[in-house]
Amino acid sequence: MSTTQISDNLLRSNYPLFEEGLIHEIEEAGEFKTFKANEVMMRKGQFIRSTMLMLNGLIKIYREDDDGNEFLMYYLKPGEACALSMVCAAKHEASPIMAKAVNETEVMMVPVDTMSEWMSKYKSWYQFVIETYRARFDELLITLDNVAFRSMDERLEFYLKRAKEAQHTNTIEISHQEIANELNTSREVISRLLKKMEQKGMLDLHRNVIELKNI
Amino acid sequence: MSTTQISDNLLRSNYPLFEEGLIHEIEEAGEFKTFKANEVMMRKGQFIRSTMLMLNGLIKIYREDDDGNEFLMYYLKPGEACALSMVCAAKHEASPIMAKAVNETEVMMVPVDTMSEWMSKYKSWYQFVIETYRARFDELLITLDNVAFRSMDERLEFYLKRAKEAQHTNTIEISHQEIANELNTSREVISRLLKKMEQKGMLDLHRNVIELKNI
DNA sequence: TTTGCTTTGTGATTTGAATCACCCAACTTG
DNA sequence: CAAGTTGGGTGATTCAAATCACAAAGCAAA
Repeated sequence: MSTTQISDNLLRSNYPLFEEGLIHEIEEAGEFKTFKANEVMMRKGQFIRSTMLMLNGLIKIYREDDDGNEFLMYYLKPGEACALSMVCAAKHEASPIMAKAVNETEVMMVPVDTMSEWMSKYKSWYQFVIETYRARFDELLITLDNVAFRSMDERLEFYLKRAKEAQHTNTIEISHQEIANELNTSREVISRLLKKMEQKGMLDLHRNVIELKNI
Repeated sequence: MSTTQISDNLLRSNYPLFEEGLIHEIEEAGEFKTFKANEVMMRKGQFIRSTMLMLNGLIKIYREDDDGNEFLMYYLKPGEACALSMVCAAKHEASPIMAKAVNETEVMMVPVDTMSEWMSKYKSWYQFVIETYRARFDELLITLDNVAFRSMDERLEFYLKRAKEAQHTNTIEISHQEIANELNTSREVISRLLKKMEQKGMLDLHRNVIELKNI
């Protein structure tokens, strides 16, 4: 099967509401692209000329500040797109976020001019863009709630739940240090909290692996 | 001058990029509405059937959690619209936020069905919607940065700067308790930090009033 | 299997912020 | 103007989280 056929299948299965004509246009205008696991797909400050439609894999979207602090905002999965890249592409602005592939990830890159054409041409595209904005706003608000209102143990539990859900597995491969970075705290705090959760029987700890049980 | 003439003037001056036809349609479909200072314009959980185009005044947009905690996300001023209400109206979802008028505020309420029609009909409307999303995302990210990365004194300083800018004045009328609520901390913390800032000559404190000097 | 790096565990200490306790000052309402 | 109400000041204490300090375990490569 050719690459074109593969991406055609992925487009149709992940974006079932797109009209036939829109699918064709995406295939014509878009560029199929692959990222390796852990590859940084987009850096903060980078200029964006296109948006990405997720076909396969999983992405983490991070916020970074100027001092090198980072934290996880949300995941993107197949059938979704990055609202921020849409918006920044449309306004020719630098990216305010960093995107990193969790697994091997395939996307369709769509140039911005084409995107705005489709808004008036395809009802399903308009609906998709609106839904993308809504979903990202929602996730961002949930992240904000957590940072603003919740204590570290609650935030860690939410973090693990989200990881489990996004990765469809109870086996999370990650170091305590990385979790600390993504929650913008220190490694010791995470280690201690995880230990407590292990003692409560919520999970099992191994080197670089957290096995979720009752989360 | 009639109400219609007033709102026509406000629309044209605050939304100079809107085409003539669009202005007419807004006037036909929209509803002119006034809110008193401190009036809650929209509650969390409320269902939204229209979005608001700001004509006059100033609005604060808050996030609330289920335990009654609140905090300030950003201000809305004339020429702007609430991205969240756009998105929620389009998806017939409950509002995730609370909006409160700072001063007497005039808005044009625009029903959602009309909005999506205009997307394809008026280029300027499409541009406006995109810009609205971009601006709100940006502000939300800045708020998130502050909560996630900054300490209380930095956050308070940013809070005052933003208030000064939004209200075009160095005289902020607000109690320490209200600031504490909007930053989701306690009154004592704010009082102490303000006192320190007064000692540094950054501001003067009076009952219910903060006079900004070197902020 | 020895060496070295990365990851994890854990005590001790410090710190920023929250909470408690209470008083005083400034308005405002009868 | 007296009494009550709301807003503000400030010490003492508690608490969650950050930081420091160091040991041990797990893994990889020489």
